[in-house]
Amino acid sequence: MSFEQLKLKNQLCHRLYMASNSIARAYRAPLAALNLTYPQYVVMMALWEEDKVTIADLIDKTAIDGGAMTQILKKMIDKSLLAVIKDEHDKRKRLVQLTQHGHSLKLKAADIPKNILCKFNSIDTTQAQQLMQLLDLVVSDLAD
Amino acid sequence: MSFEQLKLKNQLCHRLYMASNSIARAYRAPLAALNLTYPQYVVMMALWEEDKVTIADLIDKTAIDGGAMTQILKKMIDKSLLAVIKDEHDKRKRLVQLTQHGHSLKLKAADIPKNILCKFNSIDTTQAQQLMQLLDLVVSDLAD
DNA sequence: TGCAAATACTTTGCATGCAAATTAAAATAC
DNA sequence: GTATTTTAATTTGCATGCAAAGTATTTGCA
Repeated sequence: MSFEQLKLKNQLCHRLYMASNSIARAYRAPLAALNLTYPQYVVMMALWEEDKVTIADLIDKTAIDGGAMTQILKKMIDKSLLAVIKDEHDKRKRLVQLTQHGHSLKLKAADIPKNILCKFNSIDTTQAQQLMQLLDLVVSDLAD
Repeated sequence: MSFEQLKLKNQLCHRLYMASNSIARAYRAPLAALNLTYPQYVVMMALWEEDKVTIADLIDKTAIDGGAMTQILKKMIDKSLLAVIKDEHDKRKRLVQLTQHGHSLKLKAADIPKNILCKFNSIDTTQAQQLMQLLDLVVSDLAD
């Protein structure tokens, strides 16, 4: 029995694992310059798009685990990137709001995507779009 | 300024992050039935293909971090899946070898890939191949 | 109205991913 | 031939990802 289906070269999951780790690693240096980790950067991107949202909203947009989110937000508060305030209408909820410092970081982050993209010498814009569409299908097919 | 390049919907990295987490999550239940975590499963697949390889070789094939690999192998030794033996020719090296139990698990794992693939209702075989090729380009472009 | 079920978060414990420092052994250089 | 460098692994410290348990609040329903 050859068990072709168990060979690493045939595993979509292993390629996703490697690609995801590779790209997170590529972001490490540029993000370190902003004193941000990758998940913290994702939270920042979400807040730069829409500020003062609930934690649940942030979890939806970023797909970061709830338990991890609590810890990540704590560290971001310590770095004065954002504040978490109570929602007066629903005391279960908490709202996340960028500080001045958090807002100002957007300008410094503006060049990061371009600097990452220029590493992709084998992939053109069309292929990148195609890849993103396929990944969206993967995510939606695996959604609960 | 709209900063389109910083919006989450335009981030390849975020899609990879979500897709990788989604698929790892999908493997969790079937692998738990074998008492394996996802990285441990990757190590097993590598060893089922070629047994008695050095740890460095295993790191190359799986793309698992070296520091993590030491810990992962320890846990797999505890579960009697494999043994780590010394290389008499080069005492820096250590060889990883499956136990009987480790070998026998291959049969039980044989159905896992199929059970995951059947969740992909939106992706046909051609698209899956295309996706894997694109991911390979991402990985190779980002390789040091 | 009163209480069970659903929500929104937090906490805890375990398993990585990763960088950096450390240890041991082999390969090279001079 | 010995010192320097390189290679192979391990160790350590930090930051998640995730499941499961715990804590408030709010909803919904009898």
